[in-house]
Amino acid sequence: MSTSRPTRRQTYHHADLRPALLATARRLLEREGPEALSLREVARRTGVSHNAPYRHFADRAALLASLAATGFDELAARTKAAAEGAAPGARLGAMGAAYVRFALDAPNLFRLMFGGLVRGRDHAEFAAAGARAYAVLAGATGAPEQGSPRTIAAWATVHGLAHLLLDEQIAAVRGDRKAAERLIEAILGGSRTRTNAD
Amino acid sequence: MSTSRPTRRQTYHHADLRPALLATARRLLEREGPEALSLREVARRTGVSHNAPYRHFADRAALLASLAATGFDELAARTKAAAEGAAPGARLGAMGAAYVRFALDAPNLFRLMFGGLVRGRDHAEFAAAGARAYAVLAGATGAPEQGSPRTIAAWATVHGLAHLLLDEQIAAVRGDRKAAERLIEAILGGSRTRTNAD
DNA sequence: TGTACATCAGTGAACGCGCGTTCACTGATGTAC
DNA sequence: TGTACATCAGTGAACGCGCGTTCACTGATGTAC
Repeated sequence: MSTSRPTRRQTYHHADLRPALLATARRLLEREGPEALSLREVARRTGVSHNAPYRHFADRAALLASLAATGFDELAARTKAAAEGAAPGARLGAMGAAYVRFALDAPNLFRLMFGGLVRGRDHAEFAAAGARAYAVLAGATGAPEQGSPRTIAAWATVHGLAHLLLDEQIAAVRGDRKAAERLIEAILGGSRTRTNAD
Repeated sequence: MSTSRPTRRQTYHHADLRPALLATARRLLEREGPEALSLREVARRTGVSHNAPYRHFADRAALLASLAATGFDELAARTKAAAEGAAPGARLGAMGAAYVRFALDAPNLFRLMFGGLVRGRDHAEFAAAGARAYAVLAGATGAPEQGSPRTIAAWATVHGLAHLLLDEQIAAVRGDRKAAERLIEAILGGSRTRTNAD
């Protein structure tokens, strides 16, 4: 940590390799898709030898799990910030919109988080991050018993809207972020959030 | 087509190879996941040489696209049947439930259909089947302009519930099909289907 | 009915590729004395 | 402050593997005459 450290040292030790690998992996995932996300390619693009990642991740699955975990942390942070910035009555709608926007901003990461490719039972870090994100959502619904149909219906609408949008299933919105925003507003953005259980 | 044709002929020509390959691919996809779905493995399990599939599919992506297309056709058939078997007021709810049940019965196929892995613009068969399935859904909502927020909100709730269930995101239901059915009933199964736009 | 031939759905060998992973190593860093 | 040494994050070569795809082929089928 010398103060004269240059921005890009050609040192032997990278010193921040783990987060650097995760950042590369995320970029690669979004730009080229999940099929392109190999350990070797991540190492290559981070400018490091192809098995340096093994110092930080047990194997490829572990890197995917960590990446998905960072996604849950970001999702939790975004929904939390949205809730705190909204009037009490608009809280749930604001969180839902933040949730959908996260999916639009990081579609492939969103799919990695929810696509069943990473298994919670194999990766504690992933499971814990997912639980934290869920806690933020559940905490805002006012339905403390986590599995209430009311909570789930609200979540389903938001989650489904996210998937439909990022899979480009909605013809009227396809490829048009502004139209997507208008739709989010129309469905989630009222003065209160209406769910099927209302 | 001789009447004495044995159940499993050891002929040189398979004669029904295309559907046989699709059936194998579907089984493989559901049992082992999308990563296991290679052309070679499909050929192997169909009992045919590893490049026989090239007579019926241009490449691996074409097989995936065809497989996803059959999924849309099945989804359309199921939702249509559900609508026809329901009282007029319960039509939309019945269709939604059929949609979610399809996802639960074929989770990996569902993900293949909606996961963005197959690109409609590259595969006309896939795009056409998807459009047919969408037409069944849109036709039942009574909202002829396809992109109405009302239609989309209903679709989002159903689609999101499907995803949450098959990704095992709902703790109270995890791995319990009966509990899943109860939840589907609670959210979609009333005497009428309520949407956010109601 | 029989023969010649075109068609085409299969076969099997071979290719090049990128992958995950293992191995023995080496250079940088931090610490005990 | 200097030296010896342990630690450990990197390196680079090598492995075996399964994949998609191409190629020249061959045997079954259907059809024209």
